[in-house]
Amino acid sequence: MGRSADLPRGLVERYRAGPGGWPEDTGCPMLHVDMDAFYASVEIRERPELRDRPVVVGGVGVRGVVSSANYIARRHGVRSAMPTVQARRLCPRAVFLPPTFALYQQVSAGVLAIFREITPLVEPLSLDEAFLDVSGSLRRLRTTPAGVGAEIRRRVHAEHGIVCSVGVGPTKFVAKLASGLAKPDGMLVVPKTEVTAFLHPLPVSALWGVGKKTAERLFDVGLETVADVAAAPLPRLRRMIGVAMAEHLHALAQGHDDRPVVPRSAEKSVGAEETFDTDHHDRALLRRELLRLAERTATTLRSRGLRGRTVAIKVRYADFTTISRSRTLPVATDVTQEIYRTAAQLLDEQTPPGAVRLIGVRVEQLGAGESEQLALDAPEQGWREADQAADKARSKFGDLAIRPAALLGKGPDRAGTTKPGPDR
DNA sequence: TCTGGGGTCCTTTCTCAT
DNA sequence: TCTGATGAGAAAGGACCC
Repeated sequence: MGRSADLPRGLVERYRAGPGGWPEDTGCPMLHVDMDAFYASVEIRERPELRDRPVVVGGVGVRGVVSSANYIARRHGVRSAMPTVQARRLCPRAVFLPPTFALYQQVSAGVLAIFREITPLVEPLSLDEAFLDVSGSLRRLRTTPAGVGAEIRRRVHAEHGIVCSVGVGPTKFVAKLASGLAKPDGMLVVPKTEVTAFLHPLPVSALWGVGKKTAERLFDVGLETVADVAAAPLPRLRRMIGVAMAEHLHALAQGHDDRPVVPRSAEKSVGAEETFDTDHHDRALLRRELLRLAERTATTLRSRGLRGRTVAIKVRYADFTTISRSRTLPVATDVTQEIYRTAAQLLDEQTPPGAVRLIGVRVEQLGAGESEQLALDAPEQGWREADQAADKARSKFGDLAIRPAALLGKGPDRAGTTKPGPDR
């Protein structure tokens, strides 16, 4: 969805919650809670001496990008998803740190535990944000949705030493927009009766699903605000941006969004990818990298009890053109060797030569592992047993305890971060 | 300026079966 | 037997999200 920085901030002050209270919140059961500059805030919490300095968390390699920047760094123009080299130019004084995901996961789990004391209807979107539906908890807690939001903000700060922003509204979309506009360290409450008044002045980029390309397309035909999209005839929108997108945006623009908070949804795919510090032509090296990525992917699948039928690879060339190739297997798998073999075949048979900057492996069409009936003499059975033994050794002695022989020794240099950046 | 990594969803195109 | 319509599923690519 659109970045909150695109939105007119003056417009929102009437919805801001302050010490004196907040707007009418009856019929506003949806809360969106978003940690402010999450990775950077956690790092500063661990090292208080950084508190008054610009702090940037992200890939520190030559092709790394920024995952998170504190507000001091942002004043210099540093933004999430910006190349780290550019951030260094804008703010040479900043402290640049590689991400420590285990720590963020730990803090995130603690914050989610607070949410779940309030309601079972918690839908995490990433490590640093979640939707809550508090409609069923208000009577027990003897409060209103905004009261819950204020209490969450107080507890997250008191118990975890970081600040968050909260949006309260009648729908998920409105709550999400509101939390973005509340930042940093604030809360916005959009009354049910004021949804269209709140939405309509916003630029089209505020709509969930409108990125750069779609915003340009809408702009080209004179649709600049949410009000313009709401007023546009649906058939015209369908022709412009496709049926599904048109109906989705038209509904959101009119304030309609009946999506419920879903505590856990099944994963659709699992994968791993890596960008090299320098581009590589060498096919043997690329195959070794595929093995490493297949191993990572298969380990994740097994740890979650999943298998998948489709193996896909992604290859990005030096000029940034990206191709994907996939193959569907007769039987779902979680076996490293089988995923690797399929991926290597796709690389050898279906990708043109050239300088490669990124390579990735993904497994799709996932299902629970147990349901698969395997013949005991199937050739992959031996590999599966080997994988399971390796998983056991890794859980006991660490990730590097067991590795395929082909991966021993030095791999290619790698670029950026390895997990999503939370600050967008 | 020079573009990470892990995902989801949608559209278009192609193939195959009926 | 050939042809066209139709639909399902796979494959590929693109846009978007955090």
